[in-house]
Amino acid sequence: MIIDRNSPIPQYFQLQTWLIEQIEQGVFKANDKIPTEEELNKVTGLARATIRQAIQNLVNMGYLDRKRRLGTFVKNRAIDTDKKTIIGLLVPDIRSGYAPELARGAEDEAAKNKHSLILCDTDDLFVKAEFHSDRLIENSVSGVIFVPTAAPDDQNRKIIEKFIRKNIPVVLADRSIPDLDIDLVTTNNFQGAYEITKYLIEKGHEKIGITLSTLFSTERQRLEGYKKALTDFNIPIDPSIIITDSGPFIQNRYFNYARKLLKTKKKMTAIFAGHDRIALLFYSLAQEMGISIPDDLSIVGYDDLNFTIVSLTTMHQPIYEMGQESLKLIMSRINDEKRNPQKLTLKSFLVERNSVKLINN
Amino acid sequence: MIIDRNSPIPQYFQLQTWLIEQIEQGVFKANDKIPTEEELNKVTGLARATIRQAIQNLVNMGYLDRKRRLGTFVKNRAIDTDKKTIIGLLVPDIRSGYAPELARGAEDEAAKNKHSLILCDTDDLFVKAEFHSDRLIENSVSGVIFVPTAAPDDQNRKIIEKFIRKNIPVVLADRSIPDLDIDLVTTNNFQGAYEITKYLIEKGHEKIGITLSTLFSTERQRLEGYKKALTDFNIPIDPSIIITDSGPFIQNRYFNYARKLLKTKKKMTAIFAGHDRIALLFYSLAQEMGISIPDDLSIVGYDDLNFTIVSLTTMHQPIYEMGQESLKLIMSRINDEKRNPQKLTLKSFLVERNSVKLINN
DNA sequence: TTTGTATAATTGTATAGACAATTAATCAAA
DNA sequence: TTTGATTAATTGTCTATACAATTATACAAA
Repeated sequence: MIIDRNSPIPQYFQLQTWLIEQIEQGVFKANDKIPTEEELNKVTGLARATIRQAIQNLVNMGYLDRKRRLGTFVKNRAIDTDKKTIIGLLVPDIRSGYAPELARGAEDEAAKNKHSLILCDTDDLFVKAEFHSDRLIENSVSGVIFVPTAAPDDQNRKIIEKFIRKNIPVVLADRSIPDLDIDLVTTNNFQGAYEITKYLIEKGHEKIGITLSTLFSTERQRLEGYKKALTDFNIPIDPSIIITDSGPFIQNRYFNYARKLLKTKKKMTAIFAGHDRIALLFYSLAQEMGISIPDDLSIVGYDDLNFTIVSLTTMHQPIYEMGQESLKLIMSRINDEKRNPQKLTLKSFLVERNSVKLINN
Repeated sequence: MIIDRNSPIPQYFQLQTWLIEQIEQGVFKANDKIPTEEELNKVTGLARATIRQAIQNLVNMGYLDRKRRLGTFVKNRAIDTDKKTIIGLLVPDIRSGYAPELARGAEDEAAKNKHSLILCDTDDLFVKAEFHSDRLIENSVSGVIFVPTAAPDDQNRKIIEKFIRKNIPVVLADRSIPDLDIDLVTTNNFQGAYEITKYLIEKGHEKIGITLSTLFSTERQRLEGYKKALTDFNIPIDPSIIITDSGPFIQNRYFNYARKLLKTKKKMTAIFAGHDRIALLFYSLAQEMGISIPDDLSIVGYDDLNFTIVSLTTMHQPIYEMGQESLKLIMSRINDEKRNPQKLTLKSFLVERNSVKLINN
């Protein structure tokens, strides 16, 4: 029997639970007609009012649809599947670096499937990321695209765990976190840096200065790529022309590093700027100091931000695609919780413009 | 009497409506106990089941809370007020121009009150704006910050009306639409352009070229400000050095305009670029053509986008503040539907850098 | 063919009454 | 003072019943 009249569980509730089970097990399928109140009365022995109470609740919950004269029907949950989804996007700062491009890629991809994106700026700070995470959870987003903050790995893990506990899947974009088995979209920064360094070497450069931050996994990998290329070509690594910072990108700070590097310029023929915004600082400074690029000094960047004003040879990062792929991943994860985490590495490529001089030595 | 037994309107529904009225009119205030089912039975003459039906609906709708043994209470809607709100943000393209700054201003202000922002890129196209509007409505956002698209006013009105019909308030940011009585945050483009033109004139410039788009109200106003300044200083307006476009900003197109203007350079000592991104093109072109800024040619822009690479004298637009104020306005509108629409005009100011030369004539 | 009418199935609204469960408050007992 | 039992108020669950409203279908009339 469906109803246990001795149970302390209200009978309307028992009926309700039973009906949900039938629906979820596919006994009553979408658009099927369920038994009429009259019939249910016969089957269960419950009064019609009790049966109605159960059914009314299921209508409120979106399981059923009543139609006068016709009966009560199982709602097509496909409508729900098609339902728009909201995805959280946590970037350091929508105003700077690649964040706009990433956001746009994700937004376009989201729009294709009528999903929406909630924008959150973390300023690379743990506290802000945590604050936004709580809000995203409150708003019950279906998934999150997360560019890890500059905070220690443990703190980023804490953020991610918070989402996972609430069953909200997370995709990491751009930066990785060690020993974390979740979806990830990045580029191969090591290889990119290797290639662009190799490019400089093949143009005849040997004294190649570099400046970047060791705070981010991406930039650390670039430094490694740079070193590997030098080693492979039997060029000694000169620590005096490697300037690293351990904090986030702060313009004035990097201006000083750039200045420091250029002051020792006699030794260098080329600069590898950790990313394009750093490269831009070198341009400004070069202008100020009367150094001509590329005639007096060659320079390469990393990212390929869309600067019209300088003709910078740089490593193009497929940031827009990274946004797209992140969104695709998060959607596929939402639709299939159990598939194995994917690590997607997008291809970067060198964009040769006019900031590197061929030298003979 | 509360209940009209001859009305075709169900009696439970009449009771329900009456109760909502009492609550909204403040007869029953937050946390007040409403009459017990017994008492309501005496007052209305309705059966307890009918009364319960009405009350159950109000509980579902979040108006009431039942407590066994204690009674039924009006829910504290303050909890609802404190509730996080989602606001839609419709910008042309999050990657370009002032959109990132605007978004960030709005986002920061939203975060202060635990609200969230859904990001939508319209590409200045009506169809995209409409598409996103529908999605925002589906997601039942509480309000919308809308940078009108480049489409004709009528089409933008259509978008806005769509929201208004759904009772979703809209704030216009940056660009205005004639004859529309809704909240608006802009800057005074006419005055800004007047001031920066005046600045050029006071630096001794008389032949001042200008190029911009007449598609946007903002830029049209800048053109007017430019003309007014010239007129006030008795400088004839020379149509041959005014190049306007009727479409959105397309880099190559403006490159051509810039080239065209510079080819007639002998006549000009200064350029007023309709906005900073146009100014940047002039820089590129000047470099290419061996023209030195400001020595050979002075240039001013408009917006004050954060370019590190050029030292452009420009009109600073408080874009970040515009984002903040837009969000404040939309929140105040959500909380008080009936207040009069506010038109907020933020102050722009001239940022003197190093792109204008003082000339004597 | 179109339009109107009747019929029957089904949900919608409503009543009257009964007993169950919960719990604030009170009072009693330890 | 703490703990336990009692009471009474109120909502929670449930039954049995009646009539209203809606509407797909079939059939009749124009």
